Amino acid sequence: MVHFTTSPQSDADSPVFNDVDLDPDAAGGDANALTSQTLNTDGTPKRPMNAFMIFARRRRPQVSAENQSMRTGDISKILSHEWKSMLPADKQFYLTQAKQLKEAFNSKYPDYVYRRRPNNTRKRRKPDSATPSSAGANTSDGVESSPDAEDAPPLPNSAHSHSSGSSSSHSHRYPFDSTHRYPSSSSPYGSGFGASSYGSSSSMYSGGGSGHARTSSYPYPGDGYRTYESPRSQLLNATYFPPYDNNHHHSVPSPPPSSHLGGTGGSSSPNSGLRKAQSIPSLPSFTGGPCSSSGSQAMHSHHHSASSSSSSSHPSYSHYGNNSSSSSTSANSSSTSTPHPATYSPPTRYSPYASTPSASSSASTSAASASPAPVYSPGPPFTSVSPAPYSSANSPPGSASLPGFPTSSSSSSSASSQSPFSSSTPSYTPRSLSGGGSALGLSGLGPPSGGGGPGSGLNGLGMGGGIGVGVGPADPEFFWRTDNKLL
DNA sequence: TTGAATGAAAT
DNA sequence: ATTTCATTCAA
Repeated sequence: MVHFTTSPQSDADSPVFNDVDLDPDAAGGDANALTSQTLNTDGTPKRPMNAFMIFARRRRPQVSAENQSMRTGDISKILSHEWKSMLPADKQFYLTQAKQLKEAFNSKYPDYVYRRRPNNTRKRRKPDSATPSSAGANTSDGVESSPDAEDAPPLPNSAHSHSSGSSSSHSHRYPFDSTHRYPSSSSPYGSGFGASSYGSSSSMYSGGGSGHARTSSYPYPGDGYRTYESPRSQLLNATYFPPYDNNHHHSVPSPPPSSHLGGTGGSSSPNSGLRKAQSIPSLPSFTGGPCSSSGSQAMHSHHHSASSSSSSSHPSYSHYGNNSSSSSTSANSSSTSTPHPATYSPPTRYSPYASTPSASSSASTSAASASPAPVYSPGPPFTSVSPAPYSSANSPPGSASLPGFPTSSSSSSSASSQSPFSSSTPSYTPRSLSGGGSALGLSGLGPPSGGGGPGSGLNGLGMGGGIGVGVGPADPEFFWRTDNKLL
C-alpha cells in the first residue's frame, strides 16, 4: 500500500497523538494542551471521536507500554482485537460516551458539517463486467495503485442504518477547490471576519439540504467559526493544506494564540492563532462511577430529545441534491420544495438551514440550552470483560490494569452534571476540569482522579475549543477558553 | 484500527 | 430517489 499521498493520519511514524499528550507540563500546569486540540489547523473543529477511538485512546498507552517494541500499527491491531472481543455491554460504555461526545459537538457547532477532502482519485467501483471500456480513461485516476484492499467487512450487523444521500453541492468554482476540503468559500462571507457571521441565517450555504439524513449542512466550517481568513485564502497561503502532507507534528511550543478575535480586536496575525498543533486532550473525565453498574442496560435512557426539533418547519430545502451542475453558489435557490418525505426520519438534528427559530439562531448561544439529554451513565469501563483475546502480554481490557480507571467505581464527583456544556455558569472552569462541566466534554471517561495518575487531573476532552468566534457573550466555551489563555 | 460521515457511483 | 461503495478523518 503505500500510498504516497501521505495521508495525514496514516503516518505511522509520527503519530500525532503519541507524544502530545504526554507533556507533563501541559497537563499539570496551565495551559495546556487540552484546549488546543480542538481545532484543525485550519480552524475547523475536529471530528468527535467515535467509540473505538475513545477506547483506543485510553487503552493505547498501556498496551503500548507493555509492548514497546510494537509499532503503532501493531498496537492498533491489538486494540482492535480487544474491541472486537469486548462484550457489548462493555462497549456500551464507550458507545454512550461517543454519543454524548457527538451530541455535545453538535450542540457546539450546530451548523458544522464534515467535509472530507475531495478526493479525485477514487476509483470507480464496479469494474467488473463492465468492462474496461472505461479503462481508457482511467488515466486520470490512475493513481490507484493498489486496488485490492478488500477489507472493510460490510458489517453484517445492522448496527447502523445509515442512509445517506448524496450530494455535493459545492461545485468547484476555483480550480483548486477541488482540492480543498471546504467547499467554496470565497465569497459570501469571506471576509466575515469575525464574529458573528452567522447570526442570522447563515444558511447561505444551505447546501445541505439534501434530503437525506445527513445532518445539517453548514456552510463550511470555516466561516462561521473561523474568524478571519477565508479558507480559500488560507489555502493559498498554504499553511496547512489539507491533507496530505503536512505534518507538523507537534512542534511548536505553542504560540500564543492570540487571535481569536472575537472580542477584541486581537487578531493580528491570522495565522498564528488557531492552527497549530494539537495536543490531545486527555480523556474525558469520568465521573460517574457507580452508577448503573449493571453494565448493560441502564444506559439506554437517552432520549434524545434534544435535537431540538426544529425540523418541523423546514421550508424548502432544496438543493444539495443536484450536484452536478449547479453551480450556483449561492445556494439558496429554491428549487422544488420537496421536503423530504416522511419516509425517513431525520436522525437527529437536521436543520439545514438555519432553522431559524429562535433558538438556534444564535447558534452558539443556544447551544447550551439545547442540551441534549445528558445521559451520562457511564458504566464501568470494562466490567466483566471478556477473556483476553490475545494473551500475550498484557491484561485484557478488563483487567485491572487500567491505570486510570477504577474499574469499580469510586469516583465521586458529581456525576450528574448536566449538559455537556453545562457549565454555563460563568465560573469558567479552566479548560474543562473534570469535575465540573467540562467544556464540551462529556464527563465521563477520564481517569478518575483518585488514582491520580500522572496527569490525572484534567481531562476533559476538551473539545470545546472555542473557536474564536466572537459571537456571543455567552458562550460557555468561550469562557473557559479565555481562562485558559488560549486567546 | 473502528466508526461516523461524506461524496459520488450504482441501482 | 435511494442505496452502496470508497474515501476521509477522528486518536
